Amino acid sequence: MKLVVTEKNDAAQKIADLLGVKKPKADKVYSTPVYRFDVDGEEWVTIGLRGHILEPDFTPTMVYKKRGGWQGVTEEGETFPAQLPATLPKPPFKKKKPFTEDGVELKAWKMDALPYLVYAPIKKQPKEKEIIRSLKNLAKKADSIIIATDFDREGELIGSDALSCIQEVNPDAPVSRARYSAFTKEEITHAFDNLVELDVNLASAGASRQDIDLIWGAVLTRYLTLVKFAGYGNVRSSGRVQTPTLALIVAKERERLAFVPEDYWVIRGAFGTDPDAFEAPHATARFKVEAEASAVMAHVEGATTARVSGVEKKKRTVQPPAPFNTTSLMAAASAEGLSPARTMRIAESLYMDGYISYPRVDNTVYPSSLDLAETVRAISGNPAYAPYCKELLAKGELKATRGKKETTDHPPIYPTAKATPDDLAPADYKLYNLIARRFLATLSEAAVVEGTKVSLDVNGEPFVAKGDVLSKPGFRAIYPYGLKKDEQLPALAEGETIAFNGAVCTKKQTEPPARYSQGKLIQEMEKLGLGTKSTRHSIIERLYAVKYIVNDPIEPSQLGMAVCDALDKFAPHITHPEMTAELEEEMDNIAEGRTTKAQVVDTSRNLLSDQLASLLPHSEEVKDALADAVAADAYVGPCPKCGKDLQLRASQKTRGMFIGCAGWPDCDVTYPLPKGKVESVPEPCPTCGMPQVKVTAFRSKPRTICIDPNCSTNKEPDVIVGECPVCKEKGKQANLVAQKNPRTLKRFIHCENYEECGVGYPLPQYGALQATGEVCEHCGAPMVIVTTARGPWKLCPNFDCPGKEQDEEKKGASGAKGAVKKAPAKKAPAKKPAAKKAPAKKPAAKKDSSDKA
DNA sequence: GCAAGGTC
Repeated sequence: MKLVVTEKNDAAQKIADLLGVKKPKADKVYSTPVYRFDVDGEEWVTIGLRGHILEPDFTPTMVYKKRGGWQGVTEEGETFPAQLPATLPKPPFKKKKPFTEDGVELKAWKMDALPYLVYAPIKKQPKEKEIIRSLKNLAKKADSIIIATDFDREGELIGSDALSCIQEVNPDAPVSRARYSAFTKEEITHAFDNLVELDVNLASAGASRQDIDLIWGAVLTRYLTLVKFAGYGNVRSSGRVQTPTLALIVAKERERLAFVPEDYWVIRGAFGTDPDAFEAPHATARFKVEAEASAVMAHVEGATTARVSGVEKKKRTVQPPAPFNTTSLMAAASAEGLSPARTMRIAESLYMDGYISYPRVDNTVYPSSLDLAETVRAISGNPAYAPYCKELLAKGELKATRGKKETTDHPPIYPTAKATPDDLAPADYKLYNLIARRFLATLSEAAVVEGTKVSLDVNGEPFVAKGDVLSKPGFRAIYPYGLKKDEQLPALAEGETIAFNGAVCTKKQTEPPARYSQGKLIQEMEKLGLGTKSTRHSIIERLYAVKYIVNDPIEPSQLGMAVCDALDKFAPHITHPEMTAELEEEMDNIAEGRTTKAQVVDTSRNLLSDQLASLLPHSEEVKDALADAVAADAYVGPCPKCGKDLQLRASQKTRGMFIGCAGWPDCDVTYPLPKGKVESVPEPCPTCGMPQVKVTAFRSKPRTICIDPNCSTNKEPDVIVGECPVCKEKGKQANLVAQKNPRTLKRFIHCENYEECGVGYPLPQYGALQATGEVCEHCGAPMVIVTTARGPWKLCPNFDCPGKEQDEEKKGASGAKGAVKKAPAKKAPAKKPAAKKAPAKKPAAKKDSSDKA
């Protein structure tokens, strides 16, 4: 039996399809899918891994895993491999074990142990145990092995790791390597007819990256975390990619902080008569001196006419965009409000469901093997694209744009099947739509924009009106993303005199450089060689998770700035993208056989050792800087009782946020907070002077609220919404009242006579509430109107109302029409009357649960 | 409780 090992299940299936004469048999070994087929009477089996199946880690004894992982580097009595350089400082031991120079016996603790962690031995550990089990099971029966992982450095490493697992159970089977860069019949057949040897040096280059990342990451992360320990779950991380990325964001913020805004004045004139009225700025776009602007205003004062002194028309062609690769997709989606991480989550699921091609790709040139016309026909089933597709196909041979990057790993991202808004959840369709339209755009003609420049003269003062009109839509007809609205000027002729209706002078200020959006940051990372197409989005997510950055466009937190500054001062190597560039160079050297993994990793260890040695003596300084930063990030304002800082805090028990006084336990002032993301804002409450916070609840707009529940801005008058149906039945009269609980800030309806009848209904927590006087036709509860940013919404607050079920059914019925895929209709979750607002048109939202808030 | 890189 021939065993073929690929990097992922997908590849295993495709290779089996392409090599097997007959359709391969899908089978499973334990829980791993495999594909069996015959070639010239011999049995072949393909198995897909899940990326790396091994990962390096410090050997378990050296990093005492259970309790003291970060307490020390060795267990009692253990000997340390004697490769420590002489320059390494001897730790001040807190426990009695002696230190001996050769075959060193150590007992160092926490921070003191870090210099030894730099040199701690590393071993590959199993990561995908299930897959390894299946792989070994197959390997035992194999006569020969073909490694067919991706054709790149990590692929070679993944293949080499797989091979080491295989050789544990079958050391003698001959091994070869298939190298392919596309899943086409020719390419795959050629690769398997021309097998080569596994490139051990290339794999070793990848392995050195793994080790170096682990060592630097673990040592610096432990340093930052331990230097100011803030409880479990508060890791302050650092790494070869994430720290330089953070440094980019911090540098941008510094630029903004150093920016001195300058005043300038703009003058806009009003011209023409309705419906041909338009505005135009003075030819001097910005006046830096106010007196000059005033002089112009004086010149035009009282004028009623303007002379058209010139009309200039220019045509501009705008070329259609290049095909999408991962980076350009993330950038474009980011502009449409989908974060890179979310984009990749959605893209992965669209890919898995067969709607788009493989989403992790650098390539921006369609391969000749891709049938463009067939793809256009495939997606033309969507009525929104149908007319355009028809037009494209009628033109004859299709010609696609080409991007700058041409690789052969995968084709650029394109749609592989038709989808309509009924088939997908809204966010999924949004991304699909972007990808499908981009694909059509890459096959389209250029757009032509006709620019008109009209010069106007008012009492000798020049004004310039500019208008842009899309005169030939070209690709813009299908790809409107980022398109400016037409600015049509009325038809004017040179020498003509038109009405002048006065001018307005406005004072403005120059703006600091913009912060990075997530999309822009991804592009900048790519430019600097930080991370890969598959990891960049997760690096940014990581920076959010450890609270180094907040918001989008991205701002660094005080903590992020402090971490970046501390490392830049004492361990600058980790804060620069050059570390990656240098590593890349060394990896090339390893791959070419000019040096070895051991040499490169040892050199890197020594460098880290130096950086750590410069960091350790300044631990007090770093500790204070981090502590101050954390306090500044949490600060919301002064405590009204003791004057100390009020801080945002997380409850140990519920993990919810609340505001507490830094003077605790001496001062017991606390304030409750509503659910959602909470940030401090500098301005105090205009009504009562207490601090305010910005609250962003799930899927809502941020609101700034006063932290004092007793502030009049938080007091909602109790609203009588109707009569209690239960009490009424018993012959009593009691009102149902909507109130806000001052302790929990939660709003709900309950009966005045609640103690006896127990009637209570939940309410949406946001939006103005109104009584209607009507009762629900299903359950008799009072109907209410809640007005949010999205408009008014009438609802029955009764959670158990029988009408709810009927609504669900109706939704299902209308959604099922033409729905290809449908998730089982989710029951409205308890305590969430808001679920009722789900758009009735679409089937139950498919992926919403996967979105991290 | 660490990184970054694959992939799910």
